[in-house]
Amino acid sequence: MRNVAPDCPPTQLLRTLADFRFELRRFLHFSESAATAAGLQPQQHQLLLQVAGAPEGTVVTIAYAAARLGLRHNSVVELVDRSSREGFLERIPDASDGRRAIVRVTPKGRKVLEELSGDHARELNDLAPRLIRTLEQVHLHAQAAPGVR
Amino acid sequence: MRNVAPDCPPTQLLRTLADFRFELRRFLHFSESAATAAGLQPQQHQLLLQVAGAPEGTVVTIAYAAARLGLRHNSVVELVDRSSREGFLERIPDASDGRRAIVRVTPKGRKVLEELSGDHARELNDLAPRLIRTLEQVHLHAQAAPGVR
DNA sequence: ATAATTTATATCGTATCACGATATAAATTC
DNA sequence: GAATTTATATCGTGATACGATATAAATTAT
Repeated sequence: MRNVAPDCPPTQLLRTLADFRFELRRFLHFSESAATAAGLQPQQHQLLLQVAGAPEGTVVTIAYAAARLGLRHNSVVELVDRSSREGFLERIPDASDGRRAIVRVTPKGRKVLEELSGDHARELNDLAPRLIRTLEQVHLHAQAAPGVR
Repeated sequence: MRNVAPDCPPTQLLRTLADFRFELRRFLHFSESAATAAGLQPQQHQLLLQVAGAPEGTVVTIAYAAARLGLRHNSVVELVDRSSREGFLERIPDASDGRRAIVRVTPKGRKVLEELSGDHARELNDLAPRLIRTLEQVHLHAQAAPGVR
C-alpha cells in the first residue's frame, strides 16, 4: 500500500537522459567553438564534413547533403551559397544530369576541415567514455520499463 | 616514392566523423519531432529535462538551467517565460535569496516529460550500438594521429 | 514525339530563437 | 554604508531554417 511517489524508476531515467544531453551539449558547444575559431560557421563545418566524408563513389549533391544534415533542400542551397562564396566548396554542374549540382570541397576547405577533424577526434576520445556510460544506463532503464513498441 | 594523395588516414577519419554526426542528427531529429508531437518546443523539452533531471538537492535556478543547456541566462529566461505561460513549469521566488528564481516542473510538465522520456530511452537503445561503434572507430584514428595536445 | 509528372535546385519572405547590450535588484565584500 | 558581484529580466538585432513558390531538366505516359 505505497502511496509515496515512486521516485525511483522514472526520476532515475530522467537523470540519466539529462546527463546524456548535457554531455552532448558540451560536445556540440566544443564543436561549434572550434569551427568558429577556424573561420567556419558551425553548419558550414557540418556541410564540409558530410561532403568530404561521403563514402567512395557517392554523387554528392545538394539533396545528399540535405539528407545527411537533416535539413531541407533550400536550407542547404543557402549553406552551399555561402560556403562556395567563401571558397570552401565548389558547385559543379553535373554533365550527366543537368538538374543536379555536384558539390565538392576545395583544397582550402579540405585543409580547414582536416584541422578541425583532428581536434574533434581528440575531444570525442575524451567524451566517449562518459557518453558510453550514460548510454549503457539508458539501456538498463529501457529494459526495466519496456513500454509500447 | 609515393606522390599519390594519402587517401587513407585523414579521409577515413572524415568518414567516421561524418557517420557519427549523421547518427547524432538522426537522434536529434527524432527528439525534436517527439517533443513537437507532445506539444513542446524542442528547447522547452530540454529545459524540462534538465529541471526535472537535476540531481537530488540541486537548487534549480535559471543559471543552473543555462549551464546545463549551454545557453546564456537571458535565453533561458525567455524559455522559462514561455514554458511557465503554457503551464509546464513554474517560477518560485527563493525565500533565502531574493535574486534567485527557483524553477520547478508542474505535474502537467512532468507528465509530458515522462512520456517523452520513455520514447527517448527506446530510441537511444536502438541508436546506442551504432553510436558506440563510431566512437570506437574515432578512438582508433585518434590513437593513430595523436596531434598536439 | 509530345504532354504530364516527377525530381533537383533555386528564390523569396517569414518566424523563431539565441544573443549582446543594458537594466534592475538583491547579496556580499570592503 | 558604499562598492562590487551575482541573479534575473528586458529590448532590439541578426542569423538561419523553413514554407511556399518557381524554374528547369529528366522520366513516364499517351
